[in-house]
Amino acid sequence: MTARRSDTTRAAILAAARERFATDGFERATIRAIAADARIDPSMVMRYFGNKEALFAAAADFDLRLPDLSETPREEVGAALVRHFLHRWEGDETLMALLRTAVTKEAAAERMRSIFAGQIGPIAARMSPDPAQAATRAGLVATQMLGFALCRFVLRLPPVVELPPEEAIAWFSPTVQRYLTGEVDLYFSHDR
Amino acid sequence: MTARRSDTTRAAILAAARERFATDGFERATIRAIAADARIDPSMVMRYFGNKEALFAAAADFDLRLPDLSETPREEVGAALVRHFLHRWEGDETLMALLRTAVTKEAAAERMRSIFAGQIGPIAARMSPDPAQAATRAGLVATQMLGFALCRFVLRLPPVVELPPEEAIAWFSPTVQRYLTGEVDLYFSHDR
DNA sequence: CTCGTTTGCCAACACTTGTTGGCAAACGGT
DNA sequence: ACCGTTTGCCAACAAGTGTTGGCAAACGAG
Repeated sequence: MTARRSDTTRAAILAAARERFATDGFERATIRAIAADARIDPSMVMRYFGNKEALFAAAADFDLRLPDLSETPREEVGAALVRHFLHRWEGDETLMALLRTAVTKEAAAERMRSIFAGQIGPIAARMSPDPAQAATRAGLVATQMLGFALCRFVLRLPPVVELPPEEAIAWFSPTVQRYLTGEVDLYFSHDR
Repeated sequence: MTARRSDTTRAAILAAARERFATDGFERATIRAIAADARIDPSMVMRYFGNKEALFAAAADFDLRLPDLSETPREEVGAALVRHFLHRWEGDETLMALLRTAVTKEAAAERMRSIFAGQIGPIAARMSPDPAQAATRAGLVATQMLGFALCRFVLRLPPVVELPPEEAIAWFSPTVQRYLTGEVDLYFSHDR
């Protein structure tokens, strides 16, 4: 299969789409704007990807690329996870496109769900003292990691934006570690 | 100031707007749909509120209504905060409208920032061992609370949706408590 | 070179959006 | 009963959207 000339264009469209979707969200990112960024005619986007939804699906193809943590000591998995998320977030705007879109488009939300269930789930399954709690623990981890991404990259809450990476890791690691391996203390749920 | 007949209409529009903004987000919620829900002509929405942005501003007028925690024992503030957020979230769709919109509209994001800085900030200021860390601690609390809301109400991650309130309180209270009063352990940030 | 295929642009469609102006009906103080 | 004000609807606009079809130029195997 020889490299066609169109592959360059296809890649340019995908790059422009990712950027627009990431900063503007699905509805505000227009095909025309994406095409302009890619220095191409809007109609080309249609011929290459069919329609806007399919374009988004192609642009938001995402993998958390979680490292293999089976060799990591139990008590350090939380820190390793937080550290990985932090680095993964910074460079790739694909996840931001997905997050911004998942808020209003059900299809994107579904993909987000499957990503987190499929990738954090197995880790939680291996870490959890009780296998029945694995899904819950994966969900708890997701709340903290996605909450951080939301506040830092989307809402841009100043104190969260300015948080140095090492400090973020220091704060969030114990949280994630507890969500994965800790016991729930129902003492806190008493209404007092 | 006697009650005008238009007050009813105004309220109906606001209620419909809140619902649409909450479920669809700013761009997908159309004036026409909101007007239809309120059983009114679209042009009336304009006369009452000027334009769509002003309508959103009126509909998303929000207050966290945090309780006075000055009498609450230090070690129970985290649980009290989590419990309050949980209850506040369920009943009012205004915050969801704000969250869904803040993801794509800068003005809404700014309001979100001021709400959290203005409301959690003072609590963090009173709780933090070091006053200089107050803003950071408030931000950390925001990541966990907003992350929970995002996963439960917007993305609808199944394990987070199914989490019973008491259990959610039990899991998140220690986290929030630590963000407010705990010490950061830089041990976790070492790259190992 | 030849000619089918690929790659691209232009123009236009059908539709939805926020928004506006005019006009009819209901209201309400005098 | 009168008449200015309020409340409402209808029709339309201008702008922007995703999307389509046709046609020209570049390509590339024979």
